[in-house]
Amino acid sequence: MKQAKPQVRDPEATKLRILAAATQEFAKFGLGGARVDHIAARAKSNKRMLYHYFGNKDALFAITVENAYSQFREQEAALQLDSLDPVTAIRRLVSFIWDYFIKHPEFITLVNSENLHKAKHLKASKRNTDMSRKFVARMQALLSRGEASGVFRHGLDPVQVNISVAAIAYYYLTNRFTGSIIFERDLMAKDALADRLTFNTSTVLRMVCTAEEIARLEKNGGLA
Amino acid sequence: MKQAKPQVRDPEATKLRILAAATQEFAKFGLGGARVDHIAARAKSNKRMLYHYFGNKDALFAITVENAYSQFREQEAALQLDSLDPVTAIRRLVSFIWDYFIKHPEFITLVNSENLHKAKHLKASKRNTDMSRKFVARMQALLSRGEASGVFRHGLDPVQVNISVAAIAYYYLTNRFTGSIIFERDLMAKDALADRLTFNTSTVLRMVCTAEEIARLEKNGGLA
DNA sequence: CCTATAAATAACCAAATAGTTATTTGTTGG
DNA sequence: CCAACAAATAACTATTTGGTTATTTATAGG
Repeated sequence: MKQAKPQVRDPEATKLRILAAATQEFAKFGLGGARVDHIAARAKSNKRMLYHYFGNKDALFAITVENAYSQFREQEAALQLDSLDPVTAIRRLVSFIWDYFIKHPEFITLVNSENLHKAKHLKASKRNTDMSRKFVARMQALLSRGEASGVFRHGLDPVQVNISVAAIAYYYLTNRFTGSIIFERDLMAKDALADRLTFNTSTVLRMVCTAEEIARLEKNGGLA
Repeated sequence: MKQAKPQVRDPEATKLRILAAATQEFAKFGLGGARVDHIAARAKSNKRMLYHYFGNKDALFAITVENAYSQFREQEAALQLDSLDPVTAIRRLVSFIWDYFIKHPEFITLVNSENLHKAKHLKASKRNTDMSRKFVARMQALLSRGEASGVFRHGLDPVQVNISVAAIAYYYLTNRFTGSIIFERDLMAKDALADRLTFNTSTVLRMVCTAEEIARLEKNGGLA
């Protein structure tokens, strides 16, 4: 990180500033609502540099999205769930995803925007394919371990579980504004967030565990 | 429905055509990406009429979103879940939401767009408040009935359940494009959709039922 | 039948927008 | 030390955008 003295010329730093600014702008307004001028200004750079380093608005968006996924997968992989017993690993994963989405609201908005555009930017990403396969493999391994030790149901589809684990956190947070109005309750209040994490952990454990394991967990307060 | 003969002048019909066109355009491109000219053209009307009837782009978006919620709640209320036994009612609700989201992809995109704008349009809607309260009350009643008959857990929060039921359907569908790439599987294939509905039904029943009821349902194939 | 009203159309406008051109200025290898 | 190169800036442009003005035309009440 040679960021200490503000060099007059630093292409790497400029690129990173533009990418960071793009992430914020695209997250706030979506691809359609984002303004190239705003991004250049926010990066304390200018449009010419943006076009020089990234080509055009769409290409910049593509890199922004790829980058967001990459950081998320990287942190998830770092959890090393394979060193934990299956039930603890599930708790840890649900908790991590919850915290990550809260800490990185831009991730959610970028994914929404990318889907509005039918994922045409992500489709072109080679990096993404590699990351995704490892990601699915990790869940597959976790479910197999749980099944082998008799606590998880057999025949669980890792894709369905992955989608569901993300869904119950993602939906709550991406729709926190309409949700807070519809349910007349501040969904982002500290207590509300804690309650939701508890509920989500319970939901996922009930989803993957055998009936006997659920009964056992209920008895010793493991599903409160 | 006086839609039979195409009257030369018909303000109601024009308004409806503009609203329908706005729904499509906003759903496809979001509020930021939507173009007022496109909406006017798609409605086979013109911008002057659009501004005359709806004020401006934001006001038109507000009505579009309110309208989308209204239609969804209306259909859900028509299910009359209170006439079904609790477990059947849950199955019916999960299935309805799934089908509705598939049939009305514009609903999902509009909600996403409204949340990108922090729900400022919905906030102003009085109609929405009434609908929402009834909506929460219906779930509350269903959970109470299930608890009373001993099949549902006690102390379930209807808001958490409502959010979760929507989440597992909504997330899968809104992120179907990135999802199909990440999981290298066509999430919208007929079989995939059927599998997901089965999985979601199982997830919600496991979420709301007591451990004993889950064991019972598993035994007689009620959770396949 | 005719006139006040409102529905409809098209041409228009100022501001904003993605992308470029022209120019200056710092950096680095020979 | 200096030329070639690349980083940075600002001014510019063609087009698009949300919103308006001016005008025409159908319709309903007296």
